[in-house]
Amino acid sequence: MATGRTHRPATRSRGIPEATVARLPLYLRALTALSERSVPTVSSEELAAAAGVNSAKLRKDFSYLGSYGTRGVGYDVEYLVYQISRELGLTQDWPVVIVGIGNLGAALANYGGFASRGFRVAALIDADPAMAGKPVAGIPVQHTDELEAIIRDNGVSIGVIATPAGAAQQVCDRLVAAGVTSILNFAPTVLNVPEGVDVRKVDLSIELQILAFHEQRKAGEEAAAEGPLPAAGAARKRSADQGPDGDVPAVMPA
Amino acid sequence: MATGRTHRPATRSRGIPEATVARLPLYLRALTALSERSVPTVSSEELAAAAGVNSAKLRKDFSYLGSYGTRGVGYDVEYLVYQISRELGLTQDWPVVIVGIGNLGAALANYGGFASRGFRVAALIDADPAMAGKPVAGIPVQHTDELEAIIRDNGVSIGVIATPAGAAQQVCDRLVAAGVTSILNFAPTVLNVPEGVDVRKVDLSIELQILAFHEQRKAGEEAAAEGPLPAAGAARKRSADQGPDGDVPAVMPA
DNA sequence: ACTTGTGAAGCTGTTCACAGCG
DNA sequence: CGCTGTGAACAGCTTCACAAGT
Repeated sequence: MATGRTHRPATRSRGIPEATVARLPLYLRALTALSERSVPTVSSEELAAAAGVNSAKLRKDFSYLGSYGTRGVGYDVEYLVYQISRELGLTQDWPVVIVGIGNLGAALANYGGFASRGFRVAALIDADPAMAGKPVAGIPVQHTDELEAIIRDNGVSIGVIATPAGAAQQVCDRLVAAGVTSILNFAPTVLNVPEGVDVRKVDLSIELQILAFHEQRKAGEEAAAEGPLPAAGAARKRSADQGPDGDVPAVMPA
Repeated sequence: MATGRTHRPATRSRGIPEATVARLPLYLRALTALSERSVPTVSSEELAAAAGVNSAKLRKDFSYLGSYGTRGVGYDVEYLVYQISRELGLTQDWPVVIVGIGNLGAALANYGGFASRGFRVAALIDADPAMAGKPVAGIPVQHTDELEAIIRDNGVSIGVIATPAGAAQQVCDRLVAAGVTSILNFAPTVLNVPEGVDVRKVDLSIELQILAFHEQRKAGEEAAAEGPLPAAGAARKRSADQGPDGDVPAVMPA
């Protein structure tokens, strides 16, 4: 669905569904683990279990990429790793800047998952002059004044915002003005960006609130005695709750 | 972002769609901001803009909660704040434990968004004996040995895992065995949990990979073919052609 | 006149079940 | 045989557009 271009008319483009794109990294991780164990091939059933999805979904997802499997056998691990990496754009180098080097920013800078997948932390930026020059994860922090120059000099197109909420929009505007077209936002605020810029958000408190909602329901079902809410009735026994699952889109509009 | 629950007909929690539940925290945040500015009422159009969604969706979402608006007028801010808070279960106190006090764990412990929404950090737990007793965000870190006792003594039902991937499943098992039924997982691994336990995951590298996918798509505008990529090499593209909007991912028109 | 609340339509994503092929 | 790949049915979510209220 992300193939833009079409606005209202049916998007009959050759695009990969957004839900599928969101799962590719999951498959890739599972495949990488298999690769490290030198497993040559894997069936949709096995791989699906490792990724925490069901096999029909996985096969459908892969069918959007092409016919990379062998009937009666399964998928070639190495080949799939390459195909998915290519599809995700991980065969190239993505310089990334992290703005806001507090606890979270530092955690991100130290996070190994970035470097291992083609993402290179090109610079750490913070508004606090006292931070300037101080190394975090082996990279010296630079002052916000340098932001535009850093973006341009390194050809950065992906920015990570880990600042307090109050500074996020301003930082976002500067990143976009300097040429960044994809932003990962950790600040608990809605960012306004021009069309053509992608924003994904990660909001810690929202995740907890969603858990609280479900937690509250569990409590209510058990002790259905003192419920102020009318409802529930005989709650059907719920099925499993296993691995992770697809997700709700997080790309926001301008 | 991510969702726990899986392989299930996506039971609509007490009639409220999961997608709606995921947006309630967003509305709540926008409403809280309005409340602090003493704004008495707000229209679906205004609130939707503040939350970054469209108004039809917002009205539909609220319709699942009940008829809390007034036609021709809008919604009463305070009343809505209360209703949504209640629906999300935020009118009660949720003791939370954070396991794994590295950079990320520390960032979470310091994150203000927790305390302000009914979440109380009951304890910080780490496997490193050297960390024991050391205060982080004003709370002394306790050793993993104490995990079970802490969970039981504090009636904790929500746990946050911020350990390395290798330790996550083990920590998860112990949390669940001790009574935790909701888990927010930051470790890049798929957790297996018994039925009835909710898991939501936040995976930093997955978010970046999704952005990379869209970023790559932006770059190859016309060349839609599956051209062979020059494998290695310091591929650096991104020539800021900020002009003709080729239009990209975009999810919805403003 | 203004804005909510909601059937209905349209779209996206998931699951089923089996044809197709090694 | 076993396993992939996929049309078709199904389910859930979003958007539309207007009736219903104030």
